[in-house]
Order: sequence, then structure tokens, then C-alpha cells
Amino acid sequence: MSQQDRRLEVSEAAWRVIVREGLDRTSMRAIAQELGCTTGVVTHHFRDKQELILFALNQVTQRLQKRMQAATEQARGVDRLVEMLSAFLPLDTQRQDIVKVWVAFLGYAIGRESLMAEHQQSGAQLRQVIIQELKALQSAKLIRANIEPELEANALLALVNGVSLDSLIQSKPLSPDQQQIVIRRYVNELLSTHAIPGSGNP
Amino acid sequence: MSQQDRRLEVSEAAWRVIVREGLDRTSMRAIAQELGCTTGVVTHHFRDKQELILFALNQVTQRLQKRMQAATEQARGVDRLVEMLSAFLPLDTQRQDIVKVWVAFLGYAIGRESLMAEHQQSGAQLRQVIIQELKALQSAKLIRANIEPELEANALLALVNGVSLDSLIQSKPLSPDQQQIVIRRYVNELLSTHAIPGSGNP
DNA sequence: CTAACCTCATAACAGTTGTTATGCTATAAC
DNA sequence: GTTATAGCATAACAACTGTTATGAGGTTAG
Repeated sequence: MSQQDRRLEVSEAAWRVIVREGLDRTSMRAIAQELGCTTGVVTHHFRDKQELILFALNQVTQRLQKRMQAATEQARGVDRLVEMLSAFLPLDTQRQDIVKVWVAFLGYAIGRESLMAEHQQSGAQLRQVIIQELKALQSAKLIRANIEPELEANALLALVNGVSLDSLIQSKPLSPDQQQIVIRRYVNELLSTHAIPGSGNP
Repeated sequence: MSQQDRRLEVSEAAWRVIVREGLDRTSMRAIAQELGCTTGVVTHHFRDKQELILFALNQVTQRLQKRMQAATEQARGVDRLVEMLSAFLPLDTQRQDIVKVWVAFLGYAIGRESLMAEHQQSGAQLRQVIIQELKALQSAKLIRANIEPELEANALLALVNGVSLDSLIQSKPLSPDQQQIVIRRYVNELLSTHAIPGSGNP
């Protein structure tokens, strides 16, 4: 087993503890115990806890990007945009865990400028991908020309993030079908075949 | 100064520490120091830390509800719905702090069933208010009759939550104007005068 | 005045934290 | 076989945590 794989094992053990017990109770000893080892493993493969936390956080964004990349090659046109956005939705237990870990890290980043910067960086990357996709759809005349991709990219990511949170904080959360309906409803608003209401375009 | 006021003072000191240093670094001693006292004040007015955390969290939801209530009495029709939703947006520094504290608590609630239940409870309350408002707008024939208020309430709250997070995790966050535009764009989709596209209504 | 009480400072407690140093064991190099 | 190194267990460290007990000072009630 390579060193990189061992780091991944530690990181995944950390994930499990975070989801089960919370980030603040995710101590070095708890991670080691989850892995069936002692803290020696953790300290040997990671300089300190901050490096471990950063590694585990990067695993979150890396998996999300991988999922979005996979969705990119699955469909075309507007459907592809919807698929890309759906990659973030907690439609299965795996992605539900990702959301939980992500939220735990986000809350942990409050009051920590450097960690919040990590979130912003990965957020900016995702934003760029969506912007590119929106511009391509505009060129293909599939969505309206009078919308700003930079604004709508934020809006779409906001909606996806919000729907993801919904599964955590709502006692009656949206079903997987409903989650995608909500996304599609907003995307519909961007279609070029779509009637334009009075307000909303200053 | 009444006991209740003193509890509020402690709670507000806790807020400041949370926003500045993060929830996990918000110790009893840090709160006391922020207040200019010792831990004696904190331990005297709160049985233990859990009670303090719960009180501070309830302050978040209470303030949000108060803001929404105030918005309710300010406008009518669809504008009132938009105003109610805008009450949650981080349009000023005060509400930005509320969002930060809220996110910190939400991340803290991961792996803590009881705390997450608190979030779900307040979420359910807000949901009910929005559902009632949507039903009223349906009765007034201001929004379409063929939408499900229960679903759209989740969607609207999801969008609001997502836009709030956007101000934290996006390097180029939406401006206050843009935030409301996004909300209004989705609400427009619900208007009865609005054309209905092919998909999106199963 | 005196006694009760509320408010809070102080100090000590046991437990947990991240970090570090040390040493064991197995594998690989020569 | 000897040596070197990687992988890890173990233990000890100081710092910090929430909690509790004790007592001081000020206010109020009788």
C-alpha cells in the first residue's frame, strides 16, 4: 500500500468520525481508533492536525469535482447543465455524507480566514465551470442571451447548496425527484424559449 | 439589569467570539473575557455550556423570525413574499453575522442529533409560515394554482439559504441587489401571469 | 442591625487535546 | 549478515477544556 493510499485511509476514517460524532469531537485518537490503529499512524503521515483537516477538506471538493466531471460527459445541452448541478445534490447516502462533512468544515471555517479561503477557492473553480457552461449554452442559443452568466452561476450554485442543506435542516426534506425538479424549474427560467416576465431584468 | 438581559449579554458576547474566532474556540473563558468578566458570570446564569449554546442558537432563529415578522407587515401580495424571504439575506453586516453564527452552529450540529433537531424545528416553523403565505397567494390568484406550496416552500427557503452561503464561500459573492434579483427571478416562475414551459410539472 | 440572597471572582479539579520523543519490528539494500 | 529505513506503538508533555466549590461584596427584607 502506497503512502498516498494510507493518507486516504486516514482521511476516510476522519470522515466517518466527523459524520458520526461531529468535527469538534474528531480528535487524533478518535481517528486512529476508527482506523483500528494508534495515533502513531496519523502523526506519521501528517505533519499536524491542520494538514490532516486540509487534506480531508480537499478530498471533499475533489470528489465533488470528479462527480461533476463525470456528469459532463453524460449528456448534452441544457440536460448536461442540470446533470452537472445534480452532481452536488445529496441524492444517495454517499453524497449525503459528503454534504455533512462539507457543512461541518464550513462551520469550522467560521472565524478561520485561511480555511474559509479554501472554501472560496474551490467555490470559485466550480463557479468558473458553470459560467463556461452557461456561455456555451448561450452560444448554442439554448438559453437566453440577456442573462449574465456570472450572476446566474452564483444563483445556480446557491440553489444547489440550498437544496443540499434542505436535506439536513428540514424535517420534511425534498425527495430526490423533488430536488431535481427545483433545479430544473430555475433552469427553465433561463431557456431561450421561455417567456420573459415584466420584472427581473433591470 | 434583569437576569434575562444578563443572559442576552452573555449570549451576544458568545456571538462575537464565534464570529471572530470560531465556535470551537469559543470557550467559557473566552466568552467571559469578551464580556470583560470572569467565568463566574457565565456559570451563574447558565447551568452548563450546552444550555448556553442552545440559548445562543435560539437567539439566531428568534432574530430571524422577528425580521420576517417585521417584513410581513410592510408589503402585500407577491412583494410581501419577497420581503419575507429577503429577511434572511445577509444584506447588511448584522445579518452577515447572523449567517456566520448560523453556519457555525449548523456545522457544529453535524453528528449531534439533538442540536440538529433544533435546526429542523426552527426550519419547520419557517416552512409553515412560507406555506401559509403561498396558499394565501394562491387563493388571491396571484400565483399559479398548479404548484405545491409544500414543495415550493422548501425550494424558496433552499434558495435563500443558498444565497446566504454564497456570500461566505464565493470569492465574488452576489451584491445585495443581485441577491434579491435571484430571489425574485424564482418567485416570478410562480406567478399566475407567467408562461408555463413544457417540463417541470410532473 | 442582622440575616438572607443575588452576583460574581477565584481557584482547584479531572479529563481531553495536539504534539513530541523514544523505541520496537519488519522489510529492503548492500 | 549487517545496516538503514519506513511504519507504527507507546508514553509523556504542557496547554486547555468544562465543571464545581468556596467565599467575598453588595443589596434587599425583616
